[in-house]
Amino acid sequence: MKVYNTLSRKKEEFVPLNEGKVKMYVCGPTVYNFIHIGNARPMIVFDTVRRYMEYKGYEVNFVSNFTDVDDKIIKKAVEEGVSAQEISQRYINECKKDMSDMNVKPATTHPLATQEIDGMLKMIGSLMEKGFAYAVEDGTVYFRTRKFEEYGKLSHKNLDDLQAGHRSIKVTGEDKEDSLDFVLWKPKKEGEPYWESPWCKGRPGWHIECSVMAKKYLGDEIDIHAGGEDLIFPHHENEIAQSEACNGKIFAKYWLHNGFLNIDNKKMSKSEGNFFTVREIGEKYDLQVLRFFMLSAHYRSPLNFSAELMDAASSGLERIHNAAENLRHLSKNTDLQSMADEERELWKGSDVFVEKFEKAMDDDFNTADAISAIFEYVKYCNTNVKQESSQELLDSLYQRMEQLCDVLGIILAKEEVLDEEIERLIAERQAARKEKNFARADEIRAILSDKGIVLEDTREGVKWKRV
RNA sequence: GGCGCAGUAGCCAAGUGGUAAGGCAUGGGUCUGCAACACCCUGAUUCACCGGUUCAAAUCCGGUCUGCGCCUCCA
Repeated sequence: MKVYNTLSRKKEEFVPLNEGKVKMYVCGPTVYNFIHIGNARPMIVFDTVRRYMEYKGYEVNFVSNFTDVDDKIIKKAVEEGVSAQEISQRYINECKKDMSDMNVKPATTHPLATQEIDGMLKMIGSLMEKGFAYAVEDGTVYFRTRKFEEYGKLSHKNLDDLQAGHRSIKVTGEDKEDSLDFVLWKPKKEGEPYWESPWCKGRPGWHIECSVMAKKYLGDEIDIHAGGEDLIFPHHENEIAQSEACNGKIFAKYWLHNGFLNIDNKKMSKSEGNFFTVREIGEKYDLQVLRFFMLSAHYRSPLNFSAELMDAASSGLERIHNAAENLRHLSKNTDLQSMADEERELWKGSDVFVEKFEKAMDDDFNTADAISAIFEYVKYCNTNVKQESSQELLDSLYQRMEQLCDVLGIILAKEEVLDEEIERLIAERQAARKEKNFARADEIRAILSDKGIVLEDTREGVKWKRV
């Protein structure tokens, strides 16, 4: 399996620190509002990475934090006249609901920044002892960036260029030793939540949170650290500086970053008016469609979002669902149990699609190519399966489809129980059709359509599905 | 200014040296009471442009154009 490592800017063979195990940390959202569809991309993409790792037999320890103390949360709390904790807890719950609707698995651990203050104080203290941090008069603690010689190795930045850039836009932090230095701990302002520390009553800087949570739940050395590409600098660069300066070990072996989601080829932003929450999209589409859409491009490429593209994704996903439904339907109605000899050949013939799927995923999680393998598999099933197929073949093909789709987090609709009313109407319609009373047949179809039930008359009988 | 990404059919998108996957949409057909599903056929002499390397390039090198991102605690 090869993964693209931002650190080396190359695809590298994936070799875990401990055989059979993967330690993975993904930077989570700041919870001050509903998550937007840009937040959804890393969630979906790295959930898929995790699922594929698990498919390959790795035991994955997946940690993703919630940043629950931050200027924006405090601002929102002040606006509503409630506590910051109330805001963060509310949006953590909403975020978890969205994740569930997108079929993103819960992390092994979802740590909260506010629950990890002790660890942060400890790490900051350790950095001070080692000379990597210093406190100034008002109690702010800074990281001494230039002392960490490898600073810039992830974003491949030259410190002097950075310095030049900073000088021209420098507005605050005049008390820093160097404009590159960043905050580890900052004093509270009036009315803000705070914690006691040796330097001042205050709260942690953003970067220290992730370093500490990764260390606590995964250890000093982890396999994969992931997030949006905008986090490369400064967030991840700073995490490396903090963790490696403190622990004296390489922090993360592989750094994975997803590309941005654009709306109409522009960056999504509230001021542009092209801002969508996952919740809003969920009102128009099943979030499975959003997931399928996001996986239709490579995770490192920029991805454009539009209603047309979502509709196209929806049609494509439906094709897969139809094929699955067809297999289920045939299996339920067939009289034949075991595979015949020619069916064994057919079954064996479907191995190539699994191989293609795995090859694509092994190549830096090429989900677009993996999806094409699923489509080819779908066609193979549609073409080769018939009413006289055995249950064993049908079920085998179905399970294989389910297995591949599960890696991508695509759920093939479960068998649902028919209401007796619906069943009765379908039977009545069948009788009407037999008598060539098509007016009544169409009427019944319209009635069911209003209830969200779509009927399809096929050679193999009447199929129905909820839409 | 520094660093980086991208440009493949109407749309989306794989393919990174061996002669252009897949999906959506379109049009035609089979099936069908109709519809839907499914299946068959329909598509790039060509991969932004110009040079170069090579027996061979969408793929490698140089240049040009266009779009975009980061360098601001924005995923």
